[in-house]
Amino acid sequence: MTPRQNRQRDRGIPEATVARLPVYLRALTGLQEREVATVSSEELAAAAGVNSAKLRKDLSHLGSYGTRGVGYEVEYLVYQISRELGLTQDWVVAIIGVGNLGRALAGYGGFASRGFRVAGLLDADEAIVGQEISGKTVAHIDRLEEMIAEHGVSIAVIATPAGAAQGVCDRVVASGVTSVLNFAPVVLSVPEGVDVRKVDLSIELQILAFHEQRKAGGPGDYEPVAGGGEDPPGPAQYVEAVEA
Amino acid sequence: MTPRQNRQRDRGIPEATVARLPVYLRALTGLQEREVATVSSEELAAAAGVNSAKLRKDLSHLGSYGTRGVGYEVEYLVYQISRELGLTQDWVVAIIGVGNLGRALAGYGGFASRGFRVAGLLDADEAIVGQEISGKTVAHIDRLEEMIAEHGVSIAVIATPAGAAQGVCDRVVASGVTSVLNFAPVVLSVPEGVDVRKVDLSIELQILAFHEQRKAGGPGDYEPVAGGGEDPPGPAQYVEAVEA
DNA sequence: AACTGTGAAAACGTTCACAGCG
DNA sequence: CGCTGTGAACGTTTTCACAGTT
Repeated sequence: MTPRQNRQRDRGIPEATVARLPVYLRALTGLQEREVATVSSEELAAAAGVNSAKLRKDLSHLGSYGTRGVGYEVEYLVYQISRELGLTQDWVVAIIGVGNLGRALAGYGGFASRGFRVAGLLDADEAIVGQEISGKTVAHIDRLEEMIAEHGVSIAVIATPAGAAQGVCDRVVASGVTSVLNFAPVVLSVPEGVDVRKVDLSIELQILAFHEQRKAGGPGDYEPVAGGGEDPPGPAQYVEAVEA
Repeated sequence: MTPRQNRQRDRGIPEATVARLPVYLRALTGLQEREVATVSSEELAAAAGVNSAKLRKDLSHLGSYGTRGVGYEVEYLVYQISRELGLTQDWVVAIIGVGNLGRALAGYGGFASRGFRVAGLLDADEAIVGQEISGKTVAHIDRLEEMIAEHGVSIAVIATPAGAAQGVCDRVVASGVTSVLNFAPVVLSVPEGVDVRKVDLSIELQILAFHEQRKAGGPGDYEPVAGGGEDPPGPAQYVEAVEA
């Protein structure tokens, strides 16, 4: 019973901040393409959909990379965030389960564009094995361990049906993978030291439904949320309005 | 922002709790299928990947639906959570963008199984319009407003390329939709009163990469998660540990 | 006796407001 | 001056620990 003695080292970046760094990075690369050289916290925050105080606090966890009176140098900040996120090295990914979703993932440009390299696609269905998807030939799931070892896979993306997910997870973990991105609608059990992140469609929809239900009375009729009008139209991340 | 004018009603369930209710619901329906009649907070928490104190606190926001000394009646709790989430009514969904991802979404069983009905699929690409996907014919994006009005769409799922997302979003919002699930890798701007939730693959991968990087090579700066190993191996939601 | 429901405490996250620097 | 970086205030979420109920 001693979790209270958790004295976190200063090197530790808050989890909430880590989750936003990729958003900042995307906003920054957008600026980079438009050849913007420097950006203020206010501008970058607007592009990322957060407020500027939060942005500055987040960046302050990485170090002092801004210039007072001026702002942040885009190029430099891109590099610093990339380095912090571990994107200056390549990560090898395996996608397991090549149904509709796995196919979508295989073709997703965002993978390759940052340092994520898809080493292979695997499926249990004989009808799918051997097909070529986005330039990769689908291998049989039996070759999972072999592929992980051979290509040095460090991130497994599980896009199998729910029933198969835990078994696949156990196998990738046994092969030494310690990072799993799970699309199957199940709670995966993993040993300590393994990170699991979950993406769950139906959960997102249910959360929306909850808020939708709370809005003005019936369908087709909604309140233009008058009143204070204090908020600027900016932050889009999660705008919530409560009915009158 | 206007923090001072934010007098929250007691009816308000904390956002963190709302986000977990769907997970509990899924665990409960699993129990229901196995014909379990009652469940303790400890058992249900394990199935949902959280600890029991959190589960009890969460459920306490909905009301007193348990029985001391016994636990929760599965059927009853399923109903109460469903009602709270607004799943006792049907929600009409439109999927905009029928690429690989849109196709995956269209075929996703989790939609129909809860009360989400896909009213239509829309795309701008003439080559895709007219195709039949999961029993629905893809309509042209021009008919977006018509479809929203006709079918009473209340949730829009945006699965378009990044460049098209904001435009589509503006159109659905103009048509009265106040809930948007966004898969495009952009920050959407919406007026107050509109809820946007974002699902972003590449962000999830980058977060994993961050933690992965900290495992192997870190500058020897970690705490060996001391303590008497109080934590059961249970909670899988986001297990993080740094180890040798 | 077993288990829920909940105040109180601790941890975590956000926002404010301004000192300090370019 | 303008803007960053940050201590301090505030708000939210988690955890603890036990009173209360069946």
